[in-house]
Amino acid sequence: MGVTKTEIFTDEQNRLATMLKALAHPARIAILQEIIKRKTCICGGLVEELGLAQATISQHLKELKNAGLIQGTIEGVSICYCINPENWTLLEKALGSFFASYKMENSCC
Amino acid sequence: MGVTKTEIFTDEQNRLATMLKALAHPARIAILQEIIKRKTCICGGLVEELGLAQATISQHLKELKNAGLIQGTIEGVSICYCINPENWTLLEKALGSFFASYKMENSCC
DNA sequence: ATAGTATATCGCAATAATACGATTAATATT
DNA sequence: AATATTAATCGTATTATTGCGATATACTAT
Repeated sequence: MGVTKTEIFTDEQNRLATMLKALAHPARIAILQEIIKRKTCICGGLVEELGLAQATISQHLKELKNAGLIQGTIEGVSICYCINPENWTLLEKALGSFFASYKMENSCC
Repeated sequence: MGVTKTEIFTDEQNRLATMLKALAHPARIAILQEIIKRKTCICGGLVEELGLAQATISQHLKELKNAGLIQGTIEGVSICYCINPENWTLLEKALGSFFASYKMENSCC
């Protein structure tokens, strides 16, 4: 049918998948790296930095915001986007324990 | 146009995005968790465990394999899938340093 | 050889994601 | 008030993803 069957998975699995999906695009990774590199991030700067149209960048920012990875406050005419510290740490920890749950000696093939 | 412009991003950004995309689906997260929980994983068991059709599971396994997250060896009639230790560790480290690059005090809004 | 079992692949329908030009909304400057 | 600047939203074309029934493939057991 083309639509993910979220109802058969746990909330934790769905939440992790949703946040990872927000992360799983090179433009959004680049945006996050740029936000981290500078401390104040204005959308206009990203349009020059990356080679994407303003509408496209704005859309990626919206997805990152919806996923809770970034937050923005109006700063005069422009908008200051930065990392959402709480959710960033949450995802970092969720991923940490997910990866740590695998022990090398479990490999069988 | 509907196709990701990989050429304007670094190889590192594209690689990370590709692996994260493979991870960014609740079914594939569930599959990986199940592979980790048991130590030997047979596709048939997954069909019963998750509520998805055999064709769908097989497709998800293929994506995980293409991304290098799992590997499979023929084990008689069935196939034994397990984590690919090298790539698992690579992704774990790449994500680790990505998340660690953000320092709380960088928050401005 | 035949039948059974396990997994992959094909083909399709439905939906989601990507990108961008054009437009709109909101604030700043003159 | 008129104009410029910044970012969001709309509409749309293109492509990718998800899911599954049907079929194909490959190995086992009888």
